[in-house]
Amino acid sequence: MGTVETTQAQQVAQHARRTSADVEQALRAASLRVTRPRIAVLAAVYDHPHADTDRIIGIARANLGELSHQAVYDVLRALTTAGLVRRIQPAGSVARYESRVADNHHHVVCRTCGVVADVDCAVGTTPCLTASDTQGFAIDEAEVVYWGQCPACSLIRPTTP
Amino acid sequence: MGTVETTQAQQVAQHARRTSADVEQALRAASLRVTRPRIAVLAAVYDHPHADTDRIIGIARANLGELSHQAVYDVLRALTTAGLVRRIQPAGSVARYESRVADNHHHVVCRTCGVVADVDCAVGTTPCLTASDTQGFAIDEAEVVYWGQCPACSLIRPTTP
DNA sequence: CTCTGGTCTTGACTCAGTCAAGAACACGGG
DNA sequence: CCCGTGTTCTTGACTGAGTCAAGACCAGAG
Repeated sequence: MGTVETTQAQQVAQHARRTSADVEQALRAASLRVTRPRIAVLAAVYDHPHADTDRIIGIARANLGELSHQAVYDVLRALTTAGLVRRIQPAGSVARYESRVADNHHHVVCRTCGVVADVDCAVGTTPCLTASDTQGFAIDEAEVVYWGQCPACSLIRPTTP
Repeated sequence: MGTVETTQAQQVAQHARRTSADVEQALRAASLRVTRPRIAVLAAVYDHPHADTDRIIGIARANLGELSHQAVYDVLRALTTAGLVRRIQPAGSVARYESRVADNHHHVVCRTCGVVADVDCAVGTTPCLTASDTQGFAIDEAEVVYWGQCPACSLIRPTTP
């Protein structure tokens, strides 16, 4: 009995420790100080891609207890600057965050409910980065947002009325 | 002398009248009531592409005198819904409006100063609208935003430091 | 262990945009 | 030409995401 309980507890602890360790390692690799708010916020972004700031605050607080919204804003900015997370903000939406940063993927946004999904690039890793006339701008990124309706909203209000 | 002055005045008047008439016609064609605020706001968007709401308020007031900001917000929404103007909102920016709606062009945004410029589509009229896996979404538009630095900001802080 | 500078808490604040109620006005019908 | 009606504009309060600033706190170097 005691053995079983211990084993379960260890599994939980190991899982928590391993996840936490991953997050910790990511922070250290980015030369960021490892703090409890940072671990909680980064873990929240890992586990809930496309969550907005408010939801991240909620998730982080659920794991941590007290946590100021300002800390979350600060942490998200630090993580974004360090390249650990990516901030996306479709028109008319609040900021959302995701941890897929290595690949160049894009997003579909539902016009009705606002849900965001990932879309892999149609052509190679940096698609559409060839604008015809760049007006003298030095372009470093091409961001593609597809607008439409998600499957659920399509059922309620079809695209071809 | 009188003749010349009259001619110049007429040119100015004709220019003003013709522009106003164009705007009026566009409103009627869209089945929108023709009001002075609408004329002023639509003319402002025609003359100042990519202007934000605050600037549009200023331009419209310069032509009209008093005008509530709420009226401008209402008008811009009506014009956008009617398809007379297009609303763009790059991440971290306030809403901007432009009157190029017929063609499918895109935008370059300067990361430093936020200025927006038009970029014609690299491939055809609806480029990049072929996502590889659309996740079941019914996609109706592909929006492309190029991020980089405008010529002026490139001089101050070059892209390759 | 101690020190230092980066990080978090607290609380006030900004600013774009919205909501709501009533006055003003465009425009179709008499 | 004028009147009625339903839309549009004015006024003023409000919301909500995000920022600013000062001081307490704490991670990590030495």
